[in-house]
Amino acid sequence: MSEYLQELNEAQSDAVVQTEGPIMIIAGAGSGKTRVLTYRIAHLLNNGVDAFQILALTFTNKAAREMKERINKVAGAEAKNLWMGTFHSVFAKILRIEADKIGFPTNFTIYDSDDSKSLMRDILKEQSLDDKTYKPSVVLNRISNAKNNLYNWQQYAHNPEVQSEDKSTGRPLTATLFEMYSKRCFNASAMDFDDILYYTWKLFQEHPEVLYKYQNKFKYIMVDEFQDTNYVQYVIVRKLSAQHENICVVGDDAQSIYAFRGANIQNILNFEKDYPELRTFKLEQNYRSTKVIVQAANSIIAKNKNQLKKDVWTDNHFGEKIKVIKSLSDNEEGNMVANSIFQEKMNHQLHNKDFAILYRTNAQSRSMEEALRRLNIPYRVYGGTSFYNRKEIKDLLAYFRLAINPSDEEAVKRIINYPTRGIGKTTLDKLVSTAVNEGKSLWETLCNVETGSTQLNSGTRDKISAFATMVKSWQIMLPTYNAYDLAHHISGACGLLTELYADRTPEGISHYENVQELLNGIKEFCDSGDVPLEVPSAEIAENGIRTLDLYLQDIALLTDADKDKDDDDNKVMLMTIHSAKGLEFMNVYVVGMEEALFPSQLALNSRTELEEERRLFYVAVTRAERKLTLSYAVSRYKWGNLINSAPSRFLEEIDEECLELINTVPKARTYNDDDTRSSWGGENNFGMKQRYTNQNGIQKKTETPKNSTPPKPSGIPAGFKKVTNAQPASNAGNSDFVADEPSKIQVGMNVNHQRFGNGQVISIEGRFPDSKAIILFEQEGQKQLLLKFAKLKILN
DNA sequence: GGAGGCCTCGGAAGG
DNA sequence: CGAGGCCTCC
Repeated sequence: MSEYLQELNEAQSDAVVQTEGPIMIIAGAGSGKTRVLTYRIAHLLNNGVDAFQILALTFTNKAAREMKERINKVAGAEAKNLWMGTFHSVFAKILRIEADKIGFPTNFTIYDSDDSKSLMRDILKEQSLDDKTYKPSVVLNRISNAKNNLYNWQQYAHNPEVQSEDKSTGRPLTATLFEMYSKRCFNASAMDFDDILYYTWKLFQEHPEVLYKYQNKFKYIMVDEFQDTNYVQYVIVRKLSAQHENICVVGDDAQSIYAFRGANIQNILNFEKDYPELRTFKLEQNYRSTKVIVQAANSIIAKNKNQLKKDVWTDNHFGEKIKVIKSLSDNEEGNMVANSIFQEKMNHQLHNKDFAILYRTNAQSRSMEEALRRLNIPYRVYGGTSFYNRKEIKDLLAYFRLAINPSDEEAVKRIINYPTRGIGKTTLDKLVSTAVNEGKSLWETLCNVETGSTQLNSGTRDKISAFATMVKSWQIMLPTYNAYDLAHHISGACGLLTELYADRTPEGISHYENVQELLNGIKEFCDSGDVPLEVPSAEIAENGIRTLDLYLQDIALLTDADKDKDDDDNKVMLMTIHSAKGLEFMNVYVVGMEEALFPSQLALNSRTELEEERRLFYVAVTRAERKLTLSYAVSRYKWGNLINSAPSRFLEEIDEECLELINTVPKARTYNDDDTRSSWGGENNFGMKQRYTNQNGIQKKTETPKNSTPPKPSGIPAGFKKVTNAQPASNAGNSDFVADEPSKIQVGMNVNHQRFGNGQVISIEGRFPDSKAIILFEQEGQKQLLLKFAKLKILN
């Protein structure tokens, strides 16, 4: 037996050597799941399996990258030949190869969620549907669910059950919107994220010869985080593995936290039914955390009814008890956590990177950041606006997208008039409407603007043609230029670089720098020999040139932290619990342990949702290696309102002997009178009667007189809140303001303007009705106003 | 055409 | 409170 097997425990090594047949690995938190997966692949390679025949699917780019690195260490160069990547990236790659079978060009665009939303917004507007009833996000969600459950728009429209659901929710036209959305994407040669999965399924379903090809290619298939797969992903994996049935899935039902977006724990249960010969391995020894933490985690998850039986244990030290700290406000909570980190660092000679602060919602990072900054503790916030989400980056990428696929409607709409080219909203609306009516792409319509049916004047037609000519010239350059040369050319030719350079404000400079950084990234892409992660280099058609379309494919499915390169890694990590999944830290602080925050207000109504919150808490607790601190505040600001909060029920659910209460002195509490919906009574450890509060005790705005300050928690000094809505003009809020006839305004008059206040007319230029007045306002200084718009009142 | 005020609304998140 | 979409005004 190979020596690497010595490094594994019995269950781990059983799972590694069982290479044939369907197997499922249920891996408890911290039980060495990634290690098993990597060694399993190494084992396959050692036993003579060709790397080209192995497919490993993950959920995140990060997970894929990490695993590839680790396999590289264990298995060496051969690892390069694996197919390893996210579901989306691997399937997108297959779809590009087989695109013609499903009627798409190989250069199809991948719409991100902003593109999808913007397209849906347009469709709703064109249909004059009220976007309150038909919220784009709600409609898109519905469509997404449909596709993830293998419905296309035709099937959706003809399913009576689905139709009656849409009727009862007041959105009977959803099917039509689904149809329009699908057709618009198709005409734009674009797929959204769900389409990548749906069309892959369709490809395999309708083209058995294609399915057969990939079935034979992938003799060994592995799926990580199996508990997070949705139905379409499951079905595709099943299809792909049907020939050899060497399928290995790894997951932990206790860590399923994405059910809200369609992940289905049921897949784990179905798996047993679909593969009667399934062999299951349980990894139950935890190598990460102390005994206290493992015991606490077990006691939490035991409260869930829905789960597979598992007994996670550890040989590690008992460790310190879990601290529970209480504070009066969110700001105080930040200070207490920051102070605690400061002291721990001092007392135990620890690094910043040994600490993580985890929270339920991103908004909670603010108070933590402020407190850390006060103590000069370096930190890094995960999530937030990512590099690729910045406007200037998306703008430039839209130009690149056009060079590759000019049918890309969302890209056209985004930049056809940025920088401005005199092709305004009205023109664009006309073009889109012609395209939709004729069932053509927007690009085709604007290329035919001279002969087509769109009614436009010749000046506008010229501007559109000039734009089209520019894009066409890039199309011609695409195959013969490397990515950097073309990207550089485009960013200059389109005028974006000049536009951004002209803005010398600090923000403007940073926009320009971001674009430069993107270009640097492309240069790196060209210089490095790196091939896209998920596909072996031998699979890529080599003409030697690393073209812009290759680059775009490489980044289209990248998101968030993928781009963030930070030279200094020694920082306290701040992130949501969701994004902490799969990570581990020596010291973990879970903050905001309060009812209606964690568990979330929206999860309080159903057992399933509450259980998902509880699994989320389980994930949070099991991130900690040595020390865990849980913290809650009795009041915090939410959307500008102060709310009272009760300690989370989850605190109560932890095995008591694991806890050490720091400053949670029992204290009497008052509740709103109308707070009677108690379904959970009794005193808890924290000396409080736990109840569901009405709106979680949000103090209703209407009950507060306008000028009174809201009650403050004692942690916040009075006068800390900045004054808003200071009105410069004396007549602000005066609804009976009546402007005088503009023609009466004369030089020298004293006038009043609703926004600018009082001023004197210095001069008037031009002839009425286009005359402009220069007015010197007392507060606002000199302004030039067009008289027909200005709404001025003459003062005596 | 574009800047800025007004209004609305708010969940966590992968690709 | 803050972000983002929409609308108004110049």
